[in-house]
Amino acid sequence: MPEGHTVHRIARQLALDVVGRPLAVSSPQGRFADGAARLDGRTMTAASAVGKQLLCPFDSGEVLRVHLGLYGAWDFHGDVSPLVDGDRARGSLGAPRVRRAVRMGEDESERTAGDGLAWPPPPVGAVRVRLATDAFVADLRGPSACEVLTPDEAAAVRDRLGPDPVDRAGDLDAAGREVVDRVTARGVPVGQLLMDQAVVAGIGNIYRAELLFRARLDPWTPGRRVPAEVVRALWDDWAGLLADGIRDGVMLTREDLDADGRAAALRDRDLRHWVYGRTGLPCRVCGTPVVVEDMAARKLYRCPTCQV
DNA sequence: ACATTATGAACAC
DNA sequence: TGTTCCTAATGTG
Repeated sequence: MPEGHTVHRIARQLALDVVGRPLAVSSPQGRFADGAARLDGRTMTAASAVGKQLLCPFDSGEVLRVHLGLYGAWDFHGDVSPLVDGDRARGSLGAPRVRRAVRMGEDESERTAGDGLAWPPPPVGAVRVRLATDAFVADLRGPSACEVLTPDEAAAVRDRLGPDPVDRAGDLDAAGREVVDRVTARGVPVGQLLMDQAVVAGIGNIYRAELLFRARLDPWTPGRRVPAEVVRALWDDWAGLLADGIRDGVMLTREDLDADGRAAALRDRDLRHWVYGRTGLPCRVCGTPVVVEDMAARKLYRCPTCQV
C-alpha cells in the first residue's frame, strides 16, 4: 500500500544498512528459493526507487527487482538506522542505534524490541526474502514482484516508467514537460492518467485523489482538455507531496493544518486527507458529501462541488 | 471461523 | 472489462 514515498524510504533504509555488506539471502517461505540462492553471499551495491519499483544491483551484476503491489511490506529488525528527512541522521555523533523493528508498508509502524530477544529473529508469516547482515535483517512479505534481472532487463523496467520527481530531481522542468505532453496527448480521464505509471511514476490511489482535489480538478476531465499549466501544477504539487511523504513516512495531503493539526494528523489517519476514503462525509471545504465511484476498476473519491 | 478489504498491476479476452 | 495473484488486518457472526 505503498505509494512512491514508501519505496523511496525503503531504498534509503537499505542504502544505509544493507548496501556494501555481504548478505545472507534466503527465502524462508520458499517461493524465491532460486533467486535467493543466486544472491546469497553477494553484496548489494546500491538501492534505488523509481516510482514504485525498487531496484537493487548486486556485485554479481544481477539486479533484484521488488514491487510491493497492494499489500507488500518490508520489516526491518536490529540496528535500524534512523531516517531523518528521509535520509541518514546527521549531526549527533553516534545517534542511538536502538535495536528496533520497523515495518514499511501500508502505514509505518515501529516498536523497540526488548533485549534478550532471539537473534536473528525467527521469520514470522510468509517471508519471501530475507536479507541479513550480522546486525540487520530485512524481511519482505507479500510483494507482487520479486525477481532477479539482468542490468538490461532492469533498464527496460525503468524505461517503461514516466518521470519520478526524486529520480529526476536535477531535471524537474524537463520532467514536468514530459508529463504535460503525456497527459495532454490523450482523451483518457486525467484521474486515470495520474495512476498510469508510464505517464508519471509513483502516484497511487490516495495521492491521485488528493492531488486532484488540491487542484480542484474533476478527475473525469479528458487529459487533452486539461490546460498545460494545470498539468504542470499537478506535477509540481506531486513533487512536493512526495518529498513530504519521504520525510514523514506518512501521506499527509492537507495544507490547511497548523502545527497542532499536523501533529494530530500524523497520528490519526482520519485527519490526513481531503477526500480519500471519506465517502459520504462532508467535504472539508464546502460540506458537500464526498462521493466514491469506480474509475478503471479503482475507487475514485472526489468532491462533486469543489472539483470542476 | 469466516468474509471482506486494501495505498497494484499483469494478463486474457 | 473482468480475472488473477500475493498477504494480513479488520470486521462480522
